[in-house]
This record gives sequence, structure tokens and C-alpha cells, in this order.
Amino acid sequence: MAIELPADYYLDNFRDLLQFVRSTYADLLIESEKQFADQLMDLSEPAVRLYIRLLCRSKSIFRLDKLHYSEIPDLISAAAELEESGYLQINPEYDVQSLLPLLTKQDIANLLSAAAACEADQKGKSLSVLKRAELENLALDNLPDSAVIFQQMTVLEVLNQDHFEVYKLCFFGNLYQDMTDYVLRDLGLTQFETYELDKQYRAFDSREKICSHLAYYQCSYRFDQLAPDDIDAQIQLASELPEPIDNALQRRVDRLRNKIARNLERQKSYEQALDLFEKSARPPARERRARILATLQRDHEALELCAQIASSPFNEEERHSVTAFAARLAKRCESPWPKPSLYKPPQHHLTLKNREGSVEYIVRDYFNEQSTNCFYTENVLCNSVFGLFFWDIVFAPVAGVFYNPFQQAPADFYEPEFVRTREPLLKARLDMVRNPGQLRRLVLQHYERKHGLQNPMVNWRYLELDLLEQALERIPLVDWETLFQRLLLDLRAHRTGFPDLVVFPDVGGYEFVEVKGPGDTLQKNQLRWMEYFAKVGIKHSVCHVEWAGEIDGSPVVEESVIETD
DNA sequence: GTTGGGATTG
DNA sequence: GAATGTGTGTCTCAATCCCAACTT
DNA sequence: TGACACACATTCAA
Ligand SMILES: [Mn+2]
Ligand SMILES: [Mn+2]
Repeated sequence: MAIELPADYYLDNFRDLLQFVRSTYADLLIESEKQFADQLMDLSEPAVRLYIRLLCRSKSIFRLDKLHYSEIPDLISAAAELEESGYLQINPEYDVQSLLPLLTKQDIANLLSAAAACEADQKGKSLSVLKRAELENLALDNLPDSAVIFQQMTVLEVLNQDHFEVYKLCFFGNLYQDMTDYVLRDLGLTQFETYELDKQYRAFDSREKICSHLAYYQCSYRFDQLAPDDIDAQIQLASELPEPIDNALQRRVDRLRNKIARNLERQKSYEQALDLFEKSARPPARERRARILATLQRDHEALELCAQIASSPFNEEERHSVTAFAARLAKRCESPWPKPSLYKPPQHHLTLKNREGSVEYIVRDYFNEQSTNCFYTENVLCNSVFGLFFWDIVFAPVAGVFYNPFQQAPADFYEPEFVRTREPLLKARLDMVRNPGQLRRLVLQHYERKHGLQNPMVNWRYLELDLLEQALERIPLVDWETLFQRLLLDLRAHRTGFPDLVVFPDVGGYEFVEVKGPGDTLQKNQLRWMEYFAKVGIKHSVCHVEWAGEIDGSPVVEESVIETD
């Protein structure tokens, strides 16, 4: 199914985005941003085409001689027109360092030997054995001025990228999506559910919010440019983070704070890390603070923080994260602390022959040779059935959560208010589970009708129909209900940690099995699912695998499958 | 001479 | 043998081109 | 370009 895009595809897409934002955000755009769109649309088509081509590429400077667009035969006049109207700079005043990425190794070597020849400074002919970075250093020392580069080539710099960023941010609500979303959709590669787009709902409802989000992305970008040991710059950067003025920004800023602070912690800048983590409201900020305090021997403060976490955890994950740590800490400073009771799931041990492929597939195939049918699904099964069953509620028309056609989920999907806002719908749907046939009907119906459409919980690639059929047949309705209930408690955190395998014995029933190869142990999120299984009576176990013929990795004469309990 | 990481394209 | 921290690989949209490191 | 699960190393407490 080769889908052809119209010849004007990138013009159309660009105009669509620009015009949407230009009209929807007329009250929030500043004058220069509006002019950016208005004047661009007055330029000749070849000029606009060239501008969009360059604007959608990842760098901002280009070599004219490397550009070849069959639909723009006269690049020179298009570029001249763009420069005339301020959308392009020809041969911008960049220093040698900024221009180097335009050059190949061969280019740099040629420039160097030309410069050396002029100065009668003979260097060895062996420039080509140097690595790229070494050549660049040589160039920085020996190429006096970017003029020598401009003698060899014409350079174009695309201007007004910052204005386009504003348009993209307003349109998508973020800066990680871009024009390729149009292409992927129109090629049929990622298809989105159709939901009502009300023009009154926008990603941002004030200029201040737009600016704050832009500032956040600036900081995020700058942090990625910094060296990990550049402590001062990171602290400075953290202090420049914008005040979070909506939930989305709060989430983004706190995630960046955590990222920076975690790095400071790694660099042993503990005090600064503590300060920054304290500004963050999101896990694992408090946990990290407690651990830092403990390494600083400030045990009582650390324990106090653990007590705070225990009494008002952000979520189950955060509460769980410090249980073992706090107990050890309490023992160290002889303070009282409830003894942590770790759930121990049922275990069994398998000795199998090692072969190519991951241990999960090996165990799956082993089970399939026994009298069972077994699938390696991890989170796919539970999440996908959830997504299919609640499909229309996920995409229910709630005010303000859909503002562009490229959303795979409503804006609030991973926030607690997702459940709060849709409480009656979710409750009614959950009550439907126990009615025989309803779950199966809705899941299969959505599997048919929505097949291939993006959904935050559905993984179409790994969700096979026979898995779905068997799971719906074997897993009792009450079990589905309890699985959904846990997912709804925290869609972000509980969508992970589901056991590797689902096993359907020929004799009936089912079981979730987590596979652990040599040296692997249960992760915390996996243990929490198992704890829950135990509480609600869902059969589950951990299957530890050892390799036949190996002891501690060295071969031993033995074979055959051994199973022990 | 191959390959592996990118950027670009539709 | 827990409990930590840290590093890796696998998803990737797929085809193509360019370029820089190399017997992988 | 992360999210997620796993692999591996180090440390520490019975
Ligand atoms: Mn797994
Ligand atoms: Mn596993």
C-alpha cells in the first residue's frame, strides 16, 4: 500500500499549521509573529518552498552547493528573494567554529593545506590520517577567518526559526512534534482517532504561558548542551527555569529539575542537588533528598523525609521506593520504624538449554511444548485490553484536552484528573465488565473498528487476535475488573511491571509468569503487581531459569530439563 | 570495502 | 543475597544518501 | 528520544 503524497504536500501542511495558529491565536501572537506568517505568504512560491525546506531541517545553516530540490530549479533567485524579505541570510557572519559542520574532512584538509601553502608553512601531507576532531582543532588554530570558507562556498542561514517555534508550540502544545506528523499521518503510518476539535480550546490561553513554555524548552536544550561536570552552569540554568504556570509546565519543569539535580548528585554536589530537588514536586525528588541526606550523615533529617513520604506519598511507587532504605536508616540511628514486610511471590526453578534469543522466548517455547499455550506479552496484554475496552472514554470530548489532530491521547491522560473528570463514565464502564459478554463485545468491536489508530494504551504491533481471544476466554471477568481498577489508580506508573508471560494450561485457567534469568531479580514495579495479584487472588509466579550445562557461566557435562519447586 | 550513525525525504 | 547505581538494548516508519571510522 | 526491562558492578549487612 504505497500512498503517494501530493506534490505540494509540504506547502499544504505548512500553510495549514501556520493559518491555524495565525487565526486561533490572533490575540496571543505578537506583531512580529503575525508579520512572519503574513509576509511569508506574500512571497513567490519558489521562495516559500525553499524557506519551508530549510526551516524543516534540523540545522540552521546550509551549503548552497549541497541543496538540490527538483521543484525549485532556481535556488539562487529564491534565496535572494528570501534574503530581501528577511527570511534568509546569505553568508552570515559566523565564526570558523560554527561553519565547520558544513565541511567534510576532505574540505577541512584542503583548506588547511591551502592556508599552509600561502604561509609557506609546510605541514606533513598526512592530514587525512587525522580524526575529524583533530582536524577541526587544527582548523581552529590555523584558519584565521571564515572568509576563507566563504571563498569556497555560499552559505545560507535560515532566519525566523524562533517565530516558527512559537507556531509549532501553539499548534502541538509541545516542541517534540513537528511537520513530519502530517506526513506520517498522510502516508497512513500513524493514524489518529478523530475527535472534535473546538477552536475555543487551545494548548495555551495566555501569552505568558506560551513564553514560559518556550523558556522551558530553551533551558532543556541548554542543559543537553552542557558538560555533565559543569556544575556552575547547571545551577545557573536551574535558577532560570520559568515559574510553572500550568500543570503541563509544572510537570515539564519538575522533570527537568529532577534531571539536573540527579546529575548534580552524581557529581557529588550534594548541597546544590538537595536545593534543586526540594524545588521539585515530582518523584523521585523526595526519595533522592532522603538518600543524599543519608550519605551526608544527616540521618535524622533523612528519616524525617522518609516519614513524610510514608504519610503522604505522591503515589504507590514513591511510598514503596524508600521502605527498605528507611528501615535500614532507622536501625542505623536507632529510631523506631515499622519493619518492612516484603511480599514473596511463588517461585519455581527451571533448568533449560541455552540458545539464541532472550530467556523469555526460551521459557515461552518450553511452556508451549508442555500442555499449555503461552504468550510473551509483558504490559501489552493488560494495557491493550484496557485501551480497547475504555476506548471511547479515553477519547471522550472533555473540554480542552484535544487541540490538534495529532494527539494519541487527551492532554490530561496521565494526570490524576483524567480519572476525576471522567469518573461517571469510567465507573459505568467498569460496572459493565461483570455483565457476561460485554467486555468481549466492546474489546473485539474496538479491535475491529479502531484497528491501527493511535491509543496511549494499545500496542497494535504486538497484540495478536488469538492472544486476545484466548485472554478474553480464559481470564475471568472479575479478574479483568480488578486489573483495570489498579491501572486506573495510576495510569502512568501501573502501565509497567506486568509479568513477561501469560500461560493458558490446556486443562483450563491461566497464570501470569515473570521470567528471571541468571542474575536477574524482580524489579519494584513487578513486585507491586505481584503483591496485587496475591491480594486479589490472581495466579502468578516467578520462574527462575538456569542454563543446563553451566554452573556460574562455565560449562558442565549435563543436559535435560529439570523442574523443581 | 564495509558498516554504522546521522540526516533527509515522502 | 539484598539493595543500590549505572550502563545497554530494543523498540524505531522505511528507503536512501553521505560521511567517518574501521577488518567490527 | 524516551520508556521500559535487563545486565552487571559495588556495597553492605547478616
Ligand atoms: Mn520482561
Ligand atoms: Mn523478566
